[in-house]
Amino acid sequence: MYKKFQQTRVNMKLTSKGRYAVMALADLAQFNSVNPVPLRDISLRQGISLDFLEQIFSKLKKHNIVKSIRGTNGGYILNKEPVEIKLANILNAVDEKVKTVQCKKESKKGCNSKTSKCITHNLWDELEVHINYFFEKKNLEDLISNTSESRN
Amino acid sequence: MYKKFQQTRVNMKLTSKGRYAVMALADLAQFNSVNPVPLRDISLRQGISLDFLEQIFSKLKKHNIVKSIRGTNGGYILNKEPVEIKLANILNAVDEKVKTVQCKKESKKGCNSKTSKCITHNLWDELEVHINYFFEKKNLEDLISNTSESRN
DNA sequence: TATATACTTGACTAATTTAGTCAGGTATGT
DNA sequence: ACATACCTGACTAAATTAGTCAAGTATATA
Repeated sequence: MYKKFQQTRVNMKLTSKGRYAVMALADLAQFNSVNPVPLRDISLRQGISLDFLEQIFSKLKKHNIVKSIRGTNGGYILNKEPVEIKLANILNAVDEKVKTVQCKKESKKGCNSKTSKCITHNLWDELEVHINYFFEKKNLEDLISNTSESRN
Repeated sequence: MYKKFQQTRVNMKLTSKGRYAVMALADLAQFNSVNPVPLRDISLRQGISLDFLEQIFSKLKKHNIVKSIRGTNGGYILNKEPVEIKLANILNAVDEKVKTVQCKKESKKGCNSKTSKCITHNLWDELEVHINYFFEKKNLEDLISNTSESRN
């Protein structure tokens, strides 16, 4: 008899969806002229399934990162300057939240530090801060102007 | 007809196995007296399945992070001083390598930067460095001496 | 106004991974 | 001798990922 999964997974996702979102927006930023860019173009250039792109852009639009123009010769354009679009915004939009789970069952037992259970509590907090700092720091402009390394 | 999964997942794992390994070793470091600590004790204190702990400690032992003492009153002890055991070592031992995949099919097509495909290439590299730096910096001693925040 | 083009929505699913369990061992101290 | 501890590997339910598929709706241009 197998137990059900405990709620133990670490919520630190960075999967294809997030990476594709960043890739696609970087592509969009590069071709961000007066004309809107159709998803089909991005799909071909980046090798990402059109259907998957549509899912992703639907979320990006809801978060006001891009706006869409319908009809023939329509497509997507950035809703802000590349420098204003942080990677944190992008990943957040597609549900790739970087968030570490501290305790095994924090909602049930709380994190009572009288046992040694939560010795790693601070650690995961710090890690979360550390990673989020990276994504807060970077924006789309950083990506397209390929200034390689920079401030750290 | 569904296509097979592309090799697209990001290899940035930090799951229960890694977290448990860190928790267990932090526990071990705290109770690291002359006597070896049996896994059963850690299991009870940290609420981790004994069977799962055995899997984890088997790997930790192979990587010389702990050593085992068999027989009655046996158990595990750290093989080095806590300050010498970096979190990077621990996570590496249990196969939780922090490593981001740069390109979709780097082995097949290579990363030819004439297209805009690899615009995010550097990004994931930098992220990998950024995260690994965190784990290289932290050691077990940092965890048990609860000096909260510190150098960043 | 017809129609092609483009976006929109949501249900669906194979492949993969995670988080363990289970079973049967082997070694060692008292 | 035997209890206690470690050791090994096969196994699997649940969850997630990475999309596919289908059926739309909106809009620009001819």
